[in-house]
Amino acid sequence: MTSTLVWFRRDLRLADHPALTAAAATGPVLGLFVVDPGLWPRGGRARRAWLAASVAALREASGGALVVRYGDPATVVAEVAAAIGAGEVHVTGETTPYGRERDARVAVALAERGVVGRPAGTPYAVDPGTIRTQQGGAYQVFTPFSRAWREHGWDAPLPAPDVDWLRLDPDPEAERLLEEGLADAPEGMPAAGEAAALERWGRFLDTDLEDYDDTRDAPAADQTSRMSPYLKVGAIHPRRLLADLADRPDEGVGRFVTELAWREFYADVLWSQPESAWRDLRPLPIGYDDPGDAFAAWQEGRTGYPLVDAGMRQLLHEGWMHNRVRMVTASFLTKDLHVWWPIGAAHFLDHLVDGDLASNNHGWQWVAGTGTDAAPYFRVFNPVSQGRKFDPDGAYVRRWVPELAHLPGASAHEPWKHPDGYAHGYPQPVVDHALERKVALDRYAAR
DNA sequence: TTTTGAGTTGTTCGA
DNA sequence: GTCGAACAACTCAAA
Repeated sequence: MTSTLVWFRRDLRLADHPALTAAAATGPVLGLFVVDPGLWPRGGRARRAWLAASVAALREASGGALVVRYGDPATVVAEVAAAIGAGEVHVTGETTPYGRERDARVAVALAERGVVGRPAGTPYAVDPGTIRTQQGGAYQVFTPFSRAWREHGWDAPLPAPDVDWLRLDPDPEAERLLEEGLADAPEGMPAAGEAAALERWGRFLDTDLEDYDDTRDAPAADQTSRMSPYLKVGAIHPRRLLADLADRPDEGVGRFVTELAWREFYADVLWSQPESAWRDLRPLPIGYDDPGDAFAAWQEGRTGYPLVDAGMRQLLHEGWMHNRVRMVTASFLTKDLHVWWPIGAAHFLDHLVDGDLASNNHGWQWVAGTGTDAAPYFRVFNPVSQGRKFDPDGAYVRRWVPELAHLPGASAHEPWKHPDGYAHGYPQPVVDHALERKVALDRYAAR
């Protein structure tokens, strides 16, 4: 029996894993995760802790067999393949610009040793590059894409294969980095791994799916699925979610499928236009300001706008932010502080446990008005009215901004209207929203 | 080739 | 308080 290698990346699970299933059918399997020095040190501790915990969970699920190595993947994968005499390396196909470039480098290194790379599937229900217009091009608009995507359909999930795992001695440097990452886990970080993902998903189906359409926008209630961190590392695949949704009667099903469609759409856009990760899809000939003190205030959650600060503090604390608040904070950076969106997108990616290049950066482009949709230039979020509308009790603000915890109800969104609003050191607004909104509109209109 | 209908998530102002 | 209009013009995708 020949040995094969499965190199895990954004697919940290055992069930519903086409590459692992294919590898297991050929003989003994060595499971490998590579701690890439180009990626690992980036960003905040929540992000790294989540990755470390997700890798650790996969290792536990494999009975301790998963091998973790530190180093350049092109070197490490080829070396490990040689060490076990593997003729094939099975992977889930990667679709991001860095992933594609890295995989091309690894393929060259493998080919030099006569090893064949075997990709199977992607982290998406429909592989990016599949859904095309009648003219054969990539969709640029969400709604027609989502129609075609639903029409195309997707495969059913696969069961977990029986795997005859191979083992290798641990790599001390990789182990040290994993442990360091785990030690940094923020308080209240959810349980990582495939089993935890399925458990959380089951709870969402039972309790929050029915009213999802109504409740998903309330940051205080937090009745979203929280699947994004699991999807990011591939602890669960959208195939599983879509299969489970297919036979549910709940009202929220359509909306949830649409949210998954957004993830697939943005992955498709990124696949078709890799440069769109960090460049305007539709550049606006307007000026941007250099990030200064106000930018630091935004990062640290002390802009003086309660909803913005609550969101930015939640991001730093738990590596996650409610979607509604992501839009408000992004709007504040781009429209109130006039900072170019990639600067904010990079900060988000550094800290989010679910930081997905396509969804994150294209979401930022949507807010900034440079993205795929026909962006009305006047789309400027008002952080106060958004707060009153989606956090009417002020509970979300009080949870994350202790300086405002003494303010009752919606008054937490307007400390300037309360006699004791600044009694506990909450900062004054760094800018005047009404004024900066006009500045932004003028810049857009002047183009 | 030309035409046509449509395009995630907002805010403000005035009636 | 509520409601509709205005805030521009453009690109996309299919007919």
